[in-house]
Amino acid sequence: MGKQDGTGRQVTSASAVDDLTAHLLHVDMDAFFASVELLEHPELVGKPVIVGHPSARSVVTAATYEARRFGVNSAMPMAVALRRCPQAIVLEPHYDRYTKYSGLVMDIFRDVTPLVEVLGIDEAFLDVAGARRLMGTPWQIGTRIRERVFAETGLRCSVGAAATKYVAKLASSRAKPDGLLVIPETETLAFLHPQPISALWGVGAKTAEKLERLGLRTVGDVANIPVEALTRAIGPAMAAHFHALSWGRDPRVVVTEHSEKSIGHERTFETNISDVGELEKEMLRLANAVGVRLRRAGVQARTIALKLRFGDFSTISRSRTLADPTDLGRRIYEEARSLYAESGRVGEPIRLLGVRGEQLTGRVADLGLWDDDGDWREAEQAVDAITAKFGRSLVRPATLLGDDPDRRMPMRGEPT
DNA sequence: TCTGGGGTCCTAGGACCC
DNA sequence: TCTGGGGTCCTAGGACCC
Repeated sequence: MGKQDGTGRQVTSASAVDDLTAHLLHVDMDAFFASVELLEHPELVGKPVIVGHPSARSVVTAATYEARRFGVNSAMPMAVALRRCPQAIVLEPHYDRYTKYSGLVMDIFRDVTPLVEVLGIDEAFLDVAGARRLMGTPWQIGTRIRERVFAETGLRCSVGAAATKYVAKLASSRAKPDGLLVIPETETLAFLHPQPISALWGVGAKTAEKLERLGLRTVGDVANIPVEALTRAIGPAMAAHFHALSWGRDPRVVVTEHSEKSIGHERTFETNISDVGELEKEMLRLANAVGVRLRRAGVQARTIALKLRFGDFSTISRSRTLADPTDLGRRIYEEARSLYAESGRVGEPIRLLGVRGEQLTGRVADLGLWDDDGDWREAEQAVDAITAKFGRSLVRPATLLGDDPDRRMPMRGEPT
């Protein structure tokens, strides 16, 4: 301990470890949304702050570390969070700000290497194998990134470096907050095996439960159980995938291009809706927003999917593949309405309604038929809000990018 | 405690073709 | 007359991630 990095904060002694094999960096912003809000509200620094809508059915979007000390976490119902931390200050999210800072940060990464894989709004993988001569070792590069991010944005981030993506990501999460952790290839298993099974990327509550029923507690336990036993519990794909990860094997490379496979919108209502007319009005709004985004992306959807969540939180989905793909809100709406009518659940109280276009294809022909019904302006504004939120407007569809297996991430359990 | 909104991927059954 | 196996597409549901 006691080593200072350039941001003036303490870093753990482990971060002093350096190694040229650790050429994959995972950079993760610390409490990103909340930290951005604090830039606008410096008087709240050091206080428990929660970002999220204050409505009854909302969840926590982000929380400062001060709030997390009370047991507040992302995706937690707001009501629960406020019960755990009544003195928390709740701030409305400002997605346009997060998008702006995300862009600044990603540009810093791209100064280091063109091999940047953006993961959501506040994370990225960097392959710095080729940046060594100019910028030094992974530890030096990670330190430099952290200095620059803080100097240019006032935000803190954590960096993990390893020989594989998975270990780099795990390392950054262990370095948090405001830390840097390099895992040399030779120390991968020593780092990995004591971790809890929940540290396996892709193991959530359900899978963890199944693994625990086998008596598995750590990543090392998963590594040392026969794959057959693992397969019986969680299926062949997950078994092979997690077994490989537990031995530090992860062949996934950094992929700079992203292609969307579906485009959709959904909305949870403040109170459940049973009225069919009201529901269809909302359906049209969602369908129009989907249509706008399809056209902006220059694609059409071959399949339209409808999602319904009922008062008891049970959820169903219905989908239909069309003879001709579409990017028209009206057409999407008609399909969604017919799926709803055929669902056998008409009139039941609905908590959430969702409309999605799937199986995206390049636009077949521009017929100049962009004449959606409904409120155009509203749909456009909805799309602008989403674009501001996720910065996804520049993505290209899968069919235009191609499905070159060498350039996409292997799926879980896919033989490589 | 009562569960957002954007997505991706996997599983499994049935239809259909060869 | 009865029975194949491989492959692809479609649909529904579920788990997971950020």
